Amino acid sequence: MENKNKEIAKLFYRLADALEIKGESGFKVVAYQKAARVLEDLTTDVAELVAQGKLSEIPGIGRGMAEKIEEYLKTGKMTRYEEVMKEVPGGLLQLLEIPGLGGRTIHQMHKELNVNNLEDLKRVIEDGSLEKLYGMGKKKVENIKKGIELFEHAQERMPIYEAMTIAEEVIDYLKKAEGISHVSTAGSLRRMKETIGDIDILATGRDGLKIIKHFVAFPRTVRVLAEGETKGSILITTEAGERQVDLRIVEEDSYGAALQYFTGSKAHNIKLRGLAKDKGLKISEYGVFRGEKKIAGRSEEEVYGVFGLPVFPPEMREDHGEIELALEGKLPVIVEPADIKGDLHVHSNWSDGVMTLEEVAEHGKQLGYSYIAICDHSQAARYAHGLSPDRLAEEIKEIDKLNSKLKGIKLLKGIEVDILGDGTIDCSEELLKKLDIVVASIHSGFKKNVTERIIAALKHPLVNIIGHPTGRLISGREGYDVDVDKIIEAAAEYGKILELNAYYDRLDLDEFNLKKAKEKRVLISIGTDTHYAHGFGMMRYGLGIARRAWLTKKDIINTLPLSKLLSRL
DNA sequence: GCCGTTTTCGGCCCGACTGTTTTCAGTCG
Repeated sequence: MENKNKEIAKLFYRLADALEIKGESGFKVVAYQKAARVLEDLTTDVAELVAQGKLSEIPGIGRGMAEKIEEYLKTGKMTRYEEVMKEVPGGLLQLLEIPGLGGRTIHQMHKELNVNNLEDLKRVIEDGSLEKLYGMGKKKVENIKKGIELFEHAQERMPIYEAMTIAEEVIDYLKKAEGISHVSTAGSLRRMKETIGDIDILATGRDGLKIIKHFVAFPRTVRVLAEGETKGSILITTEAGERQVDLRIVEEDSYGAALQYFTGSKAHNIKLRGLAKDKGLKISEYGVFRGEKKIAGRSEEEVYGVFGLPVFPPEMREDHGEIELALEGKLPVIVEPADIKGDLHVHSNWSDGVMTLEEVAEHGKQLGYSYIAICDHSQAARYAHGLSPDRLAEEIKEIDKLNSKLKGIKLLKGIEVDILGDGTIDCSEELLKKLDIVVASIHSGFKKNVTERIIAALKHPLVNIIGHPTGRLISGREGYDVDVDKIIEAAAEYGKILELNAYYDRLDLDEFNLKKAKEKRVLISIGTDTHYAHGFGMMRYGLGIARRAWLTKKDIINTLPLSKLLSRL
């Protein structure tokens, strides 16, 4: 079913870690990490590439990697991996996750003190033998102790919604600091990844020391990890636990270079640095330099401009071919917030939402939308006060009545209908025909013939859209037992639409599946699935993911004006 | 381990910070 790309990527990541501890060349380690990342991001099945003999055409995959991949696909084993794992116990690999500990130190501790796991490490700290190692000292051991503490309280990556909320709160607070001018998010948050590790913020100002001082005094700071002239790092308390926020301060004339640099991704930056090198230039967070002379740095326009490149949307900066395309002048123009004309998945208080129909319309108007699809649950969704046929008929009348009064916005008559266990739809054709839009979703039987059921729903002539097609929850639910590739193919065959559910914990389809859908020319609808007013704001996360998948205006149906949307449906 | 019409060998992004060092190594982002 699922292809083996991610599985092999994981092996390569572990191999990279193990080689690092073995003390192999850092370049080899990086090569494995790169190969792993490339595999993770690949939208085609590696097995397919092997079949076509195109595996080593992928940048980052050479002979060595190709052989290992082929061996694994053929035999389910990777000899090199198993050899290395024999030498490097799993307990040692784990130590790499301790901040401040790297391969070199772990290698040394293993060789000289026979440290094989976290317990051993704690022992050699306590008995003082670690401190006596060459190059060690009181402070280093103290640091490792702190690292262990952080590691043991380590947080998972946080959902983007949480990260954005914290970042905006901190940014508001920072703006009150004296002498601060620009402030921006950076890192994976600015690139709108679905989950975020640390929150990165960049600012400019004359007196770095003062700004950092203000920063670490943030009301919810529980621990200051670093406090310097250009850099501060704090742990703050949140409802979900402790989160790390990093702040960097740079001079005004380096703001663009720093923003570019700290936004990343790492892979994108490495490629850019390669271009600089070819031109005999040097690029850093302070600017672009020819020899000693700084030739750019004030803005991202300036920095990218040196290389004849446009300012890439942050979401595209992943080294997924964007730099090469831009050099050829072929960078696609991806969807923007202003392109979105409406929300295609909203619940009202007719089922399990809290807003009245009027309130939904009012909020939509404020957002500048020209339509909103009311998609309340069907009767099978009892837990969500799903609508009986009578209630649905009543809601349809109600919406018609309301629409005759509304100006500047229209509510679409819709439903989020359950796909039942046998693949049928939980609503009569007679009623479906009265609706403008039909979203069909799986809400029960997550392991029961899900692929077949969804395909049956796609075949149904009155179904327009499949809602949250994989059912995954980012905070911890695998999703249905579903073959997404088959769903995408079926959607293409029957000319149906797949949803990008913009609710931050769903973001379903995800960026990888969206790319596949786009390749098969399957149209996407973005809906927030909101049940309350605040949830309309989820659109920005859906858009972020759509942009990460390089979707353009044409790939998304809710960029269409009302009349065109209705005729497409 | 990957990569290349200047190279099939010798490079591989760059800088801050820290702590251990008499000039640099390790870690991080």
